Amino acid sequence: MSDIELDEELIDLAARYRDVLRHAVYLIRSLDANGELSTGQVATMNILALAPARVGDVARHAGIRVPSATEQVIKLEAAGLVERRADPDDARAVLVHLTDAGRTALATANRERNERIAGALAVLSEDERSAITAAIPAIAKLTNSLGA
Amino acid sequence: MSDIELDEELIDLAARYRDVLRHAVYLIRSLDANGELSTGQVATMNILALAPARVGDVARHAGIRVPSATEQVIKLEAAGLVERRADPDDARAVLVHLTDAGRTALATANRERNERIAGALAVLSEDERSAITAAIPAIAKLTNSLGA
DNA sequence: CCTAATAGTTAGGCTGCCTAACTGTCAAGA
DNA sequence: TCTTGACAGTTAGGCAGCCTAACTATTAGG
Repeated sequence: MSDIELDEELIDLAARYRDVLRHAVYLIRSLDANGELSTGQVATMNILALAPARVGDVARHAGIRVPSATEQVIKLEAAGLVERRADPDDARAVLVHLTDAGRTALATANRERNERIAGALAVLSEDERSAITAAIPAIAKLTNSLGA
Repeated sequence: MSDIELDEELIDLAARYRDVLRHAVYLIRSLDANGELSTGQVATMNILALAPARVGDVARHAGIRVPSATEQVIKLEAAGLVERRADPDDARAVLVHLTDAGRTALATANRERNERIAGALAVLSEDERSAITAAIPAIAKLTNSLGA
């Protein structure tokens, strides 16, 4: 198999994969349409669920710029879902903490979204579910490699 | 295996799948960051590449509302990438056509995006690529079932 | 100390999505 | 024929989320 053939195969797979991704974006959007928290808000809170984080860390993990993260944090704070506290080690920094209300809201949001996807997974055949399970690590790796 | 166990497994898979999707959204965004056309613009033009379509069809295929599709079409028209023509069969309707410039721009955009993904696919192992290939139909089915 | 780097906020702007209200056209029945 | 409801699309207004540029406050190195 020549290099050119290999490239064509890869590009064909890329095109099909891209098509799937495009639909996945709609899907994510539809998952969010029902709930009260947006994708970004859930993503931000999922970061904070592990540990309090600086605004800059939130931005980096979420793949957005610092001012955008500030904006998200301000909205979440207004909703009582997070708190901004001083960082004892650095007076410039702000440590964003999840509140109890935030933890509860996050758990609900995660559960709702997961259940909705689980419901759709239940409709698939066992083989189809296995195919998805088997592909998840590769997809994650692919996504990371593209993001770099 | 009880129903409850089954549900827990599904929800676990759902959570992992959702995590992958979330990253995929960043990926799509990063694919768009380089090019001159946005995701929505490429999606719209890909529809029109098959055949001229009404604004309502564009909206339906793109998963957005009609006014949003009008907006997209107006911008594409201003950029010289599409044309709006009267529908000979229905004076209410507008048929959106891709221009030659649009076709060229679309081909370039598609090629760039596909090559970028192909480059990342090339880094994966053969097994990983096979896993992704095998999962694509299932993922598409899952996405459709969630979108419905 | 001064100065450059760093953390975050504020200001202003853009895109893309939405709903509501409107114009113009079609089609079906009194 | 004429009216009336359905339909295609546009316009108007608003909101979320992202961006860059410019600013304040703090830290740390020379």
